[in-house]
Formats: sequence, C-alpha cells, structure tokens
Amino acid sequence: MTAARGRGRPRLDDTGDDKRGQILDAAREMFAEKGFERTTMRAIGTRAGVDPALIHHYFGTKNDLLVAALRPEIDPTTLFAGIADRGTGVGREFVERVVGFWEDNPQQRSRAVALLRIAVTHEQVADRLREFFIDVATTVLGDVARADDRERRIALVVSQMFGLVLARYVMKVGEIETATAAELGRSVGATIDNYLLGDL
Amino acid sequence: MTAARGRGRPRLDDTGDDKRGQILDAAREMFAEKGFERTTMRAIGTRAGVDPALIHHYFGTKNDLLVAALRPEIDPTTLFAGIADRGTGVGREFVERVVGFWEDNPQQRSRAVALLRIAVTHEQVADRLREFFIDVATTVLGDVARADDRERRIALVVSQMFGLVLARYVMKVGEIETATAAELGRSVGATIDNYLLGDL
DNA sequence: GAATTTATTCAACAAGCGTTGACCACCGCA
DNA sequence: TGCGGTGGTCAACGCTTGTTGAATAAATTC
Repeated sequence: MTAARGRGRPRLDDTGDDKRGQILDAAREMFAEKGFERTTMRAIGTRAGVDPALIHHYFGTKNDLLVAALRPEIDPTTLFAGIADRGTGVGREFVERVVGFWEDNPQQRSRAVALLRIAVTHEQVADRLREFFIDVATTVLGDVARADDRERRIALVVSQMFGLVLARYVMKVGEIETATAAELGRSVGATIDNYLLGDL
Repeated sequence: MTAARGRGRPRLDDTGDDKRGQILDAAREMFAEKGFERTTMRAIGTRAGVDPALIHHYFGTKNDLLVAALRPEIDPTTLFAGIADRGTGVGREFVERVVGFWEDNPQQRSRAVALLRIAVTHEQVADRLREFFIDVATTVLGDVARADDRERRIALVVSQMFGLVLARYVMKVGEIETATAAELGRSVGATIDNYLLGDL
C-alpha cells in the first residue's frame, strides 16, 4: 500500500476537491440531467471550470469518463442489512430503505438516475444495470421469496422497482414524486410482498 | 370533404406505400431502437431508400419528423371498451389487453417504445407521455378505483405500467420479456387491482 | 540548477450532423 | 404547348462534436 513515488510532480488525489473531483461531479450531474448524448465534453468542462482537454487528460475518451463517473462507490448489501429478519413487511422495509437512501444521498441518486437515463439508449449500460438490479433483489430478497417461480418473482419485483424510479425521478409523476419514503414503502411494499409470497 | 385540388401534380397519399410512408416507418423503427439523438437523418434516409433531403421536404426539421412519426393513430378507449363491467379482475384484463395489443401490433409497439426511449431525455416528450398514461388510466380505471386517494391510486398504477414496459421492451428483463400476455395479466393485474381497491 | 513528471490551457483538426438551395423529372390543368 | 406544383437527388454550407498535440506552469527528486 506504499505509494511508490517516483520523480516529478506527484499525482493529485482522486478524492481531492480539486479539478479532478469537480470534473467527476459535473459529469455525474449532467449525465443524470441530460443523458449521455446530450451531455457534451465542453459543457462538463464549463461546469467544472476546466478546459475540455483536461477531461481527456484525466479520464480518456467520453465513454471512459462515463464508466468512471458511474462506477458505484458503496456496497448495497450494507444498506439492506438484517432486512430478512422481519417475517412480513419485507417489501415495505425494502422500498423505504431504497427511497430513503436516495433521499439522503443526492449524489448517489444522481448516479442512479444517470445510469437509468443512459441505459435506455445504451445496450451495454442497460445490461449492467439490469444485472445489478436483479443481483441486489436476489441477494436481499431471494431467501424471502417463495421457492416456486423464484426467478419470476424477482423479475416482477425488479419491474415494479424500475417503474418506481422511472415515475419518481424521470417521468416525474406528481403523486409519486411528492410521496415520502414511508408512504411509498407502505403502498409499493405491499406489491413487493405479493410478488415475493403471493400467488402469481 | 371534397379534395380541393389545385393545379399541378397531386400530392401523394399519406398512407401510400411510397417513399413518404417508408420514411415514417423507418423513422419509427430507428427512434424505437436507438432513441432520438443516436438516430440520424442520414440513417433514416438510408433505411427508407431515400435522400435525406427528401425527409426535410416532407416533414421539415428532425423535431417535426419526430412529432409526425410518433403521433398516435388510434383511440385507446376502443381498446378498453367494456372493461369496467367486470367487478374484480379489472387489472388482469387491463394488463392483458395492453400487452396483447402490442403483441399484435408491432408498429404500435415501436411507437410506444420510441416514445419512452425519447421521453427519458426530452422533457417535453416526457410530459406528453406522462399525461397520456395518466389520462388513459384515469379514463379506463378511474371509475373502478376507490374514491379515497384516487389520484394516488392512478399514479401507482401508472408507475407499475411504466415499470412493466421498461422491463419488458427496453431493459429486457428475461422473465418479463418471455412471459405471455396472459401470465403478465395474472401477476401484474393483481397489483393493479390492489392499487385501485386495496388499502394504501 | 537540471531533470522529470504532472497540471492545465490553447488552438486546431477531422468527422459527423441537420439543413439548405439549386436543379431536373414528372404530372395535370388550361 | 406551356405553366405551376410536386417528387426526388445532388452537392455543399455552417455548425458542433470528440479528440489531439504542442506549449507553458508548477511541483518534486537528484
């Protein structure tokens, strides 16, 4: 873990509040707002107060920047720790934690929304996002789900979660957008529970 | 209703299988596949076997073409005629008719998928699509829904329908993609019913 | 101070984009 | 036959885009 420091000016820190970090922040924000194509390197540079060439110097091509900006930072398992303990009401707790997490971490929400916006027109990103959703749902809820048709149950859960994110953060459906995490947990949680345990 | 024909060569029919119709078809297909930005006028022209300038000659700017290509053709009320008659199982019938309709009409499905793909990065289109979904859900299911929190109930229904479309046609979640209309009607229909009539 | 590596900017390139205007071939009415 | 409107193509313009290479400033080691 020792920094093998060579000659010359030392490389700046990744997490520094310097130009490099500002580029990443600006990129995340704009990808989340406008998607991939409508976000230009020049616009990112302007928002970060930086020449576009510097972006390329740090991150390479625009696609590389996308990958760097959207790389997940935290492990989702910690967010759902101990969720399977409660017999019923798992769906409620699940939805409430997801929505609540994004409410408390706007930066993480930006990342997620950007990922969804871009996935819709980029097959590679779509594949990664779908697998991520399925993975998380399987890990967190797999044991709770009834044994029969477990994969389909998870898929249905994922479809409702996709719809929730899309309606709340992208399509801005009024009643979904303004609802609190607790309210959504109650309403949508029941659906999740039914997909996990009810008759299909 | 008499065609007030002036001098000169008569205008071709809209529905003609000629160049004009082929342009619309190509535009719909490509918008559905790649979204708005990644679809170029030149590519549409190539697919339609036509010079890009002809597109502009017929439809004007690229935005105008988008509007023309995505203008809905049929009245959704006819699709859901008499659906409120059955006391329970409305959700099932609703989902089954929607999915079944797109199964039988690939062109209409293209239109819908294009609309969703584009809405995700175009606020205007997003507004129109959201209003359309809410309008349809309100018209078709409004009378069935419980009186308390009716708007929220409709919004929840819309969120699940968004998720269904996104999962099946865009994100291609395996189990949702391969399910039949009847299967989805059974599983997802129960959710719709619960949003309309259950406790929130 | 010399050498070396990184930070940052500037100006410019090559490619692709939507759009335009000139141009010709029809077609139908007078 | 000639005029006016339509169908259709061609080449090109003007603009924006992502990307590059040269050039300068700063920071560190020897």
